[in-house]
Amino acid sequence: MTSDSSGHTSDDADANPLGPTITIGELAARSGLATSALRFYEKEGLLASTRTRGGQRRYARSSLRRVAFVRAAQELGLTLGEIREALASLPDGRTPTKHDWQRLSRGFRATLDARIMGLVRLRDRLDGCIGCGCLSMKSCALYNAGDRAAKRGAGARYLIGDPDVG
Amino acid sequence: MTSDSSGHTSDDADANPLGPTITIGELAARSGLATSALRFYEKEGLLASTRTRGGQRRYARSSLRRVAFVRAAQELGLTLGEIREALASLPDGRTPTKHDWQRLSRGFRATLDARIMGLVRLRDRLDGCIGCGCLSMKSCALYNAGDRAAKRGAGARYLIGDPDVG
DNA sequence: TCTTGACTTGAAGTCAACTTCAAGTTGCAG
DNA sequence: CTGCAACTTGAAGTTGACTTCAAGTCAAGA
Repeated sequence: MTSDSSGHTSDDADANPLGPTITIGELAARSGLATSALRFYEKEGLLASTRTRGGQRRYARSSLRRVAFVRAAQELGLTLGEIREALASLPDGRTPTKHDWQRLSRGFRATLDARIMGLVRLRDRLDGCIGCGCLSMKSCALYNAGDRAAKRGAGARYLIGDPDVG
Repeated sequence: MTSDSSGHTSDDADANPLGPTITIGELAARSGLATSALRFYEKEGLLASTRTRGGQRRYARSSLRRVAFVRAAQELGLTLGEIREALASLPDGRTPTKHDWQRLSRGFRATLDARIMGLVRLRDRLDGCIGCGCLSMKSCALYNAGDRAAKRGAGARYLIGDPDVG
């Protein structure tokens, strides 16, 4: 995300083609993350910065949005690797536009929907569970926790296979 | 990942006041967890077992439910420490009853509800975001990601503070 | 009894996502 | 120009949740 075509001038202080920039400390304060986390994200390829002549990082203001996306996606349970992949759909050489973010948001929303639906299903099953005392129901909330077992191994593993178990 | 096939339910070695028991291998197969994970849970106080004369673990069938609860709670984002605390409300000396599990389920459901509501709120904000292009909205989905920032530090941190940022 | 797969232990290793540290440099206010 | 907070780096440490390993023991079918 470097180099904008429009040569924004600048006096010495902000001699940056991206326009006004912020320091890592300010980005940290505004995003609620530690500076160490931001440096870590940079090392991991989630975030980019330009440097001053002295070597200090300077971030475009759009980095705030980027960081915000990372945090929101993490809340959803995505790993940094997955988030990096998602962010890869943003343009590399220019500041992301409205449409770039819209595209990303839509994909994000799909993941969100899936996550919500999973939890709602779990809740529904738990409801049945409470109703029946959870001890003899074939469709107990805990009967088949699905997702993780599925990810981990073979087909449907049953977490609780025996009715009237105690 | 999971060690191989059927551990046997022990038949005869069941001079056990808790009734029929299963081996760690069987518990693993049925729960979708590795035996190492089950041993780890035991070390962490989340799970208990009796032992055969030879020192092998034997689990009551109710352990299946317990393990299932652990997994479901983890899905929700609880740490093992928090889960251990929740499980502490189950009786120590006897097999949990229907009512024991009902009580636990209700608390669990509250957490589930909270989590779902949080995600739904995030989704709503994201909707607004997509509608407006996410570039000048004060109530952008990413504008204030709330939870984590709140946990981490002072009051409301704004993740994206500047409209028309890019 | 023999065999073989399942089991035992404690210690060490792994992975993600950071944080902490040490020692030195930069940049801005005064 | 000085002072000092904020910045730089790479390496090592931390936490949570396990997994892997080595070296041996147990249990159940033939």
